Amino acid sequence: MRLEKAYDPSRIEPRWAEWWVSEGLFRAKAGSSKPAFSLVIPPPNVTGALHMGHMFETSQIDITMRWRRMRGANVLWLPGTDHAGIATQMLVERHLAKSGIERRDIGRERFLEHVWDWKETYGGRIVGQLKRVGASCDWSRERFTLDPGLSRAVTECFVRLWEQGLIYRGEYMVNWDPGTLTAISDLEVEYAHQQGFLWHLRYPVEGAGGESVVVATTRPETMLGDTAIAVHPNDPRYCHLRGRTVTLPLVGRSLPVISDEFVDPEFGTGVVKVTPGHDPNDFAAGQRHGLKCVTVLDEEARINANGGRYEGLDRYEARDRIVRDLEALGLVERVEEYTNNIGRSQRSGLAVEPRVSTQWFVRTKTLAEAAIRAVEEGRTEIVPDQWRRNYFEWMGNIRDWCISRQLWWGHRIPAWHLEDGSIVVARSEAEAREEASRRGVGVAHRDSDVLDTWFSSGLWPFSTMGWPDETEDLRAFYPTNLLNTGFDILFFWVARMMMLGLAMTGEVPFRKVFIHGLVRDADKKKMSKTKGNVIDPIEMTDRYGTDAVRFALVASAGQGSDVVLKEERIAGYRTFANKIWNALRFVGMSLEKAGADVWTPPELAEFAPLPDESSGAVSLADRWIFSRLRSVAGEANDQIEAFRYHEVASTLYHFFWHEFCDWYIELKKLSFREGSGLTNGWRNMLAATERSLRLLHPIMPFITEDLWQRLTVNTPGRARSIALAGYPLPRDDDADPGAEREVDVLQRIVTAARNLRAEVGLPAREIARGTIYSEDPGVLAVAASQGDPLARLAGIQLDGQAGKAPAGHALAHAPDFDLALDLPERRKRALRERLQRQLAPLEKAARGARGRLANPGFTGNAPARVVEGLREKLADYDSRIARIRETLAAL
RNA sequence: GGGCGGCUAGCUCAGUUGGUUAGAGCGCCUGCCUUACAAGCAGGAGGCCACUGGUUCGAGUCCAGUGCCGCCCACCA
Repeated sequence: MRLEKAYDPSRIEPRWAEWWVSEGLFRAKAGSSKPAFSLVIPPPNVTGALHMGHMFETSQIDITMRWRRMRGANVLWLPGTDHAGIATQMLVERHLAKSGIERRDIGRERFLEHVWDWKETYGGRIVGQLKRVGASCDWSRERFTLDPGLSRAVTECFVRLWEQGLIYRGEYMVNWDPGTLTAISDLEVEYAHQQGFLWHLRYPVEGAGGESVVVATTRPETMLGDTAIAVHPNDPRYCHLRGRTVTLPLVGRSLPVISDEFVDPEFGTGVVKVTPGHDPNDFAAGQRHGLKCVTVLDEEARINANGGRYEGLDRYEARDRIVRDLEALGLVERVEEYTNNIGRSQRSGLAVEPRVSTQWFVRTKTLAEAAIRAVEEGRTEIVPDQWRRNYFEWMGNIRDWCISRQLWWGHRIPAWHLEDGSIVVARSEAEAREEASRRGVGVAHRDSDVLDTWFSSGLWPFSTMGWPDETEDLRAFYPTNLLNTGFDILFFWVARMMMLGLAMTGEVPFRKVFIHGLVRDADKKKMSKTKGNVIDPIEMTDRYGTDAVRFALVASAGQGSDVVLKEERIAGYRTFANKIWNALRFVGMSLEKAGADVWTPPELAEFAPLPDESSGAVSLADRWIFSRLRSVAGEANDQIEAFRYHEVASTLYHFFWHEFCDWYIELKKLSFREGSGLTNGWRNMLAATERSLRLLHPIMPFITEDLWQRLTVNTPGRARSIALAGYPLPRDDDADPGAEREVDVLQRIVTAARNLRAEVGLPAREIARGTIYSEDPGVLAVAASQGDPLARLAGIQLDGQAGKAPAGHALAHAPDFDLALDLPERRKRALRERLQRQLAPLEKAARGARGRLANPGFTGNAPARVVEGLREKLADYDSRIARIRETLAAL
């Protein structure tokens, strides 16, 4: 095998991405005897394109799923998309508008045909992108929230909730979006502060001889719908108004003065105009006091016929006109600047209009109680657990959920209006007709509303598996094991799945929820199209490779925290991929020179290297790397299991670069002999390489698949893909602490020597002779046995001497050895400054340690191992300080 | 109004139950084109862990408070 000099991900990634899908490698089997591990994808909007948030989430999920699969689980990662009611309908409307087609002109049926056409043509984009970035989903189980099966689940759920009295219909005040012309839920309203005014308006008191009362309002235009004014019952200023009436200016209506505790006497004038048709508080007050509810705005927020001469004006035009007219009448007492909190529709961006209308609601209280209990009892675990509190907080204060939307694209509410005005909720029109005829009336029409998108996504974990039928998939994979999603949809989605899942299946929908953060740009701003600061994951993937992008994402985020993404970071991980590539390139080239054309890694235990043929012993380098592989595998397994993705990234990065490449390969180079054939020493290197690739696979699937396929091409009985090979799993007896200690000493001697050489400016090629002094036989043994590595890696030839260095001999001082190099005096003197620099922190540490050891509180209370450790440490500090001083004195 | 999170090296961030001289990547400085990799190798500099107080033998870590920054929820006309 020959590898190109530099790694070019674009040459290999698309090929493997397609192969993984075409081979169906990631199909789950419902009847498998292996333990199941299941997760449903948070379904992206069908209109969407992959953004960095998806990429981040997908990377984390893919790491977990690939790891579980390699660990032998029967993994189901169920993919799919969401029909995204409002978003899709708006998008297609705009699309049609380009051809001059208007939704209302063509009617509901034709419009829906257009949406489906659009979905078939453009809707698959994000799915293709997920495949491209290697998401190891079971594509044979792909779902769409408007699929027939899922629609059936939606209907079933609606009917059951209705039958249990958990869905009701009625006239209430809802958030109305005058842009999309539908009601929206509380969650879909986004609040923002905005500079506005508080108008103080004078309403004449009737029969009081010119007396008037001043009300304060931010929305003068709604006065057209006032049906009362209100004061606080205990407000002495307004006691005399009780039982009186005032005249509504411009309209002439007579308004009663009511007393109600909802009035804050401190605010404004302490008098509130009551507009039950256009304010939630006033609506409630109106109900308490039996007030009439006058609606003065139409669905597009224009003044309607109840607004008299203002009819037809937009709400803001009406505001200006009414203020002007009131001013002309001298009824504007004053105008105050005021910051108010405006709620806007998440979709249209227009200010939401509180509006009384007939809608469908889910009664959430009991559902939420069950969902709270499930988390309290640990049936579902939320990670990181700081989100538990938010979940409880919201669930505990939940309000009923408005689920009807005045849209066309979505699940139509399974309710039929009968000719007598009553309603039948049924699983089908036939069922509805049956019920109607039982009641002896005809069916007038089906309810025209559709359901909130989140209603169907709330069923996603089980509707995708065939519910309400008792399918094999449900038996095998439900409840799902994990949900990985962002905190931004904790309430929208996670909470609804919990409520609906428990209500419909009696089971939690998932055992664990892992909540991840947001991806932000280099300035920590949220990425958004409007800000123009988005980094396109596919563009990055094309430029740097998917592996680099996903590595950068997961390595940049502590558990559950936001990612601050910089392109240079992605570029940095491309160099890591390149490093891996070149390590394999070295393996290939050196084996070729050895004359070992076979690449077959031997069948050997995961962490047990083979002995050298001539000596019968395993080389130190091999013992060491296998012991390290074992430790790293242990850490990687733990870290992935605990969703500590950034840690596994760092563990594997450090291992591969700074242990495998910097030391292991460098050491192996020393034992290279041209024409040696495939020795056990080489077999060990192949095996270590192969295990490293498997460790890295979940996090860097493409490069590892490519290299692993080349590496194992001749291995009989190997898995078809690295994705189906086992993930290295250590056993307790695999470690080789002796080898780790020896290499540690070797590394420290080499580093100390390199350091000296660099400080004194010794040319790289020049071999320096020297002596290593130590009281530790282990150190002397390494010095004696590792002559070749010391010479090649540090450019030194050492004699070993037991005991301490004679005064002034040594130039570098480690806790357990002194290193002396034969250097010209002038070079030695260059070390003075450095040695002095080393002294200060050592002396500080020694002082600290001495102080603590002199404190009986410490020696009496601290655990023995801590005290003992500190004593040893202090002895080491003192020893090094003394040795450094001696050296300094002699220089 | 209620709640949550953050503040550690120039930048972006780790730091698991309190216990060695607080780490990484990038950036920076020095020297190297050493035959896997210059997308590289070797070496180095750089930190009152936001502030104040407390608990403790011992605090980046626990507690209280303060200050900034960010976010979520909420019925303020």
